[in-house]
Amino acid sequence: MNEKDIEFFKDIEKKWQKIWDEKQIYYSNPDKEKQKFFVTFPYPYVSGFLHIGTALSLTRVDIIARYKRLKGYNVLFPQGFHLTGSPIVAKSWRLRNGDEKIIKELKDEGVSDEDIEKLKDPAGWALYFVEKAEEDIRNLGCSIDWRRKFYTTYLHPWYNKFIEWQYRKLKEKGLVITGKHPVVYDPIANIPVGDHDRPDEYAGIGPTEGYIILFKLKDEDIILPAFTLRPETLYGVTNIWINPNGKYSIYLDKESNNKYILPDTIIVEEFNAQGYKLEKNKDIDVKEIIGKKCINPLTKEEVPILPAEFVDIKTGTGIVMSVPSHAPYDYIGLRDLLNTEYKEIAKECLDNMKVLFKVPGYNIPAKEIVEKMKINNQKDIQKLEDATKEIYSLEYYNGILTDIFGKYSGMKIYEAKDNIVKDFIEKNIAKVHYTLKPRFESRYGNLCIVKIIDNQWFLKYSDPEWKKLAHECIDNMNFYPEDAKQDFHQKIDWLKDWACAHNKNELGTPLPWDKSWVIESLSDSTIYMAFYTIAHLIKNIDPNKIEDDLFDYIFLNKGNEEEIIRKYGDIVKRMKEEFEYWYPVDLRSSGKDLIPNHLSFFIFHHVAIFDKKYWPRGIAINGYAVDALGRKMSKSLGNYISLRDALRKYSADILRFIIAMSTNSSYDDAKIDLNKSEFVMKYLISFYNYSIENYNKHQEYEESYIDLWFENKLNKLAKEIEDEYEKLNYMNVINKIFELDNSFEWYLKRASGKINGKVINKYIEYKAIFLYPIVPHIISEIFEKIGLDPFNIRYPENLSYTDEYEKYEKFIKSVRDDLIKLKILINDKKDKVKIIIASKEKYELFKELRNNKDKIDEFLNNYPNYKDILLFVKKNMYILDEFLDREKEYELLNSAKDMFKSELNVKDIIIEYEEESKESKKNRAMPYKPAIVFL
RNA sequence: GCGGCGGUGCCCGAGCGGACAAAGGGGCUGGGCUCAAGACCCAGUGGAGUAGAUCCGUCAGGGGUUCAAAUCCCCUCCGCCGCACCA
Repeated sequence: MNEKDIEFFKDIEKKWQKIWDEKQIYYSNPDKEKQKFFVTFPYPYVSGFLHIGTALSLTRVDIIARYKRLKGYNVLFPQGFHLTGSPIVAKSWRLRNGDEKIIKELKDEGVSDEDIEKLKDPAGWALYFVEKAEEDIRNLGCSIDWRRKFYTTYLHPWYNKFIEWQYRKLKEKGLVITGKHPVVYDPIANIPVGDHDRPDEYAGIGPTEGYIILFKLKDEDIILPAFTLRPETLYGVTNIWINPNGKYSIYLDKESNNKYILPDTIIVEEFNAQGYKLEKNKDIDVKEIIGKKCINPLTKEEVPILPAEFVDIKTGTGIVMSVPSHAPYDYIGLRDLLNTEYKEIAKECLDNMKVLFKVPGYNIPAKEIVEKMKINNQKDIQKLEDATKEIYSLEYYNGILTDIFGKYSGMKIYEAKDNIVKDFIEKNIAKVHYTLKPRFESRYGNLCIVKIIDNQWFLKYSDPEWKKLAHECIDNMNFYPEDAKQDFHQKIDWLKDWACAHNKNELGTPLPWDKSWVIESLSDSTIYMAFYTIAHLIKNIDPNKIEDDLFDYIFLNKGNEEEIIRKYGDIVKRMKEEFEYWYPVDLRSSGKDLIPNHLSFFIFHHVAIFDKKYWPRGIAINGYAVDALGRKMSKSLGNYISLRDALRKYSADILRFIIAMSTNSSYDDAKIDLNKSEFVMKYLISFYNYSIENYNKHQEYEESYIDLWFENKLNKLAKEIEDEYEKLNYMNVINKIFELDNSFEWYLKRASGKINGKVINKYIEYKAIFLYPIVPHIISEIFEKIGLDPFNIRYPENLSYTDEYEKYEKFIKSVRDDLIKLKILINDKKDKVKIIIASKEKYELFKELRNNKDKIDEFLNNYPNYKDILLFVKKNMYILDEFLDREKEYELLNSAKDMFKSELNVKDIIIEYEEESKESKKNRAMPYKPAIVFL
C-alpha cells in the first residue's frame, strides 16, 4: 500500500469533511416542499473503540442517506450513543482495581495516561468513548446531523425524562407488570450475573428449571428432596442416590418447619434464594442413612437409599432419584453396586425395574443402551452423557405413556408432561426448583446460584393484543431482504415477557416509580428515534421542569397547546413541527443479530405508544462483518481491526468502497476483504485522473450510432443501479458499475478514436453520481475539479432506454468473437479479411422460418441446398430471434470496420454480400453469422 | 430439540423457471505491447473437437413437476447463526 496515495485520499477527506461541517449541509430541517426520508442506525454501545462491524452497518446507512439526497429527498440521519447497562461499569471497575489486561489494552489503543485516569469513573469511561466514537464516525464521512446527538442514561437528563415518560405510558397501559423471575446471581457481590460478569466459557448458561420430589425418610418426619428434570419417571423409582463422599446435614426450614436433608454446600444458599429459610439443625453421617428406606410420595412404595459417586453435591439438591429403566446413570449405578456390600439391595432394585414408556426399538431403554454402547461403569462419563441424551430425546418425543399413567396413558411424554407435573405440584409431591448446571464462579470469584427475584418488572410481550398490533405493523413494513418479514412475525410470536429492570448499579434510567431499579439496556432503546426529532431543541428547556405533558403533547397530540407553550416556551412549536415532519422512521438498518431483540422491541413499543401513522416503515438487515476467509474478526485470530485503525490505514473512501463491495441486504455475512484496498485505490485514482483529463476536453458532435448505443446503456444501468440502491444491495451496485466500465471500454473501442465529448461528459457525470453515495469525498473532489457543483448532485431521472441497441452490439460482439477466434486458430499472419453477408434469399428464408419455428423439418425437406445451414439453425434456434435486417447487419459491420482492423491487426476489412462474393466459403454465410475469410 | 440462513466453476460471489447467460470481480495460463518489469490490451481457465460457428457435461447428493430447472416441490447430507433478560 502506497502511503502517499493514502495521504492523497485522506487530505481530500479532511477537506470535504471540513466543508460539510462548516456549511452545515447535513443539518436537516423540516421543509414542507420536500419529501422527507428519516433513516437511523441503532446507536452503538460504546464501551470501547468502535469496530469494523459497526462501520459496516453504519456505512450501509450513510450510503442510503446520501443516495436518497441524490434523489431529492430531505434526509434526516441522526446518531446517538448507548451507555446503558453493566459492561462499562464493570470495565471501569476492573480498571480501578488495577486489572493489567485492561490497562494494556487501553494503552495499546493509544489512550493516554491522563485519560486512563478519567476512565476509572464509569461516567468518565462512557463519555470518553462517546467522544471517540463520534470522531471515528465523522472521519468515516457519515452525513449525520450532529446537533441531534445524545446518549442514554441519567447522564443525559433530557433523555432520562423521555424514558421515564415512556415507562409511565407503558405502565398505564398495563404493559409493564410484576412477577417472579429466576436469575443467575452472585450471593456475595449481591448482583445478578450476566454474561459479561463471568468467564467466557460459561457465557449463555442460565437457570435450569427442574423439580424437587419430596421423599420422606421412613418413620421419620424428614424430607429427602430429590432433584430431577424428569418428574414423570417418578413411577419407576427403585432407590435414592446420595454421594457417599458428601457431607450432608439436616436443615430446618423456618418458613414451613419442614426438615430437609441436604449437602453442606452452595445448594443451601440456593434454596434460601428461592423462598426457603434453611438453618442447620443436625449433622448426619452419610454412612448411617445409606441403606435406610424412604417413601415414594406418589406410589407410597418404600425405596432404599444407596451411594453413587456420580451425584453432584453442588447442583440441584445433591440427592437424586433412581430410575434404572430409563436413566443410564441409574442403571449403571446399580450394576456397579453388584460387586459391593450393597449387592443384595442393588439386585432387588434391578429386579424391580419398571418400564414406564413404550419406546420404539427398546424394551428396557436404559439397560439396553448401556449394553449397546458398552459402557463399563459410572466413570465412563462421556458415553453416559451421550446415552442419556439419546434416550431422553427419543423418549421425550416418541415415548408413549403406559397404563400406569392413568388418564395420560397412550400420550407422548411431551404432550402430557406439563399436566403431570401440575398434578404433582398440586398434590404436594413436587416443587419447582432452579439450579445452575454446571455450577460456576462469577468474575468476582464467588460461586453463583439461581435466585428468584420477587417484584421483578416485566414488559408484557406475551400479551396477545400487543402481539397482534406488532404483526399488523410488520405487515405494512418494507424489509430488505424480504425474507426478514416472515422472520419478524415469528420472533414476535416467540417473545415472552421480558424482565425490563435491573436492581444493580448499572448505568441507565431509574424506573420512575421505583428508583431502586434501573431500566434494562435493551428496554430503554425502543422509541428513541422519536427523541432524535427534538433532541437538539429540548436542550433549551430546563430538564428539571420537564413533565409528561410536554411529551404527551409532542408525541401523542394530547393537552392544550397554548398551555404547553406558555409553560415551556415557543420552542415547543418547533419541536412539534419537527416530530410531525420527520416521523415515522422510514428505514432502520442494522445487523441480523438485533432481529430477535432490539428490532422486535422497536416494533412492539412503537405500536404500544404511537398512533398508527407513526409506526416504522422499513427495516434493512445485514450479516456480520467477517474477514476475507469468512472468519469472525477477533483479537485472538489477529484479524481484528478497530474502525479507528482501519481509517488510519486505508482512509474513509477506500474503506467504504470495500465495505460496499461486501454487502447486500441479506443474512449472509459480509466478507470484508481489506486486501482489496490496493485494487480499490487504483480504481478510484484512475477514475479521478480520467475525469479531470477528459471532462470538457473533447469535441462534441451530433450523436453517432455508437454514441447512442452507449447512452442507452448508461440509461439502462442508471435504472438498474437505482433499483439496487433502493434495496441497499451495494455489492450489486458496484457490480453494475463494473459493468459500466466494461461497456465504456467497448464504446471506446467501437468509436475508434472518434469519441464524442458529449458522451464522455455524460459518462463521467453518471459514473461519478453512481459512485457518490459510496465514496463521497473523492467524488466531491472530482465534481469540484471538473467544474460542477458538488452540493447539487442529482440522480438521473426518467431515463428511457431500449433493448434494440443491446441487440445490435451483441451482433457485433458475436462477429468479433468469431473473427478473433479464427485469427488465433489459423495462427498465420494475414493482412486482409473478408466478411461475407448472407444472400437475400437466406434472409428471406430465415424470416419465414422465424414465423414457423415448429416447421423446421419441413423446411429441411423443401430446401435441400440449405441443409447444412438449416441443420445448424435447428440446433441454434436463438439465431432466429437475434438476426437483424440484412442492411442493418451490413451497416453495423461497416461501422465496426476500424475496430476490427486494429484488433485483428490487419490492413483491410472487406464487407461484401454473398451475391457479389467470389469466395468459395461464401455459401457458409447465414444471417447473424456472416462467413469469414482471411486472405 | 425448536427456529432461521446457506451449500454455484480455482477463489469470492450474482442469478432464483426460459432468450447461445452460468453476470461481475479476483487468481492462474498463454499471447500482444515493451530493452525489461509494472500498468494496459486480447484470449483461455469442465471435457472433446476444430480455418470459426460444434458436441457432451455441470450449480452439495438423490427423486419429482415442466416443452423448459442452478432456479419450483419432496427426501438426504453438510456448514453457519439465535434460543433471552445480554449488548
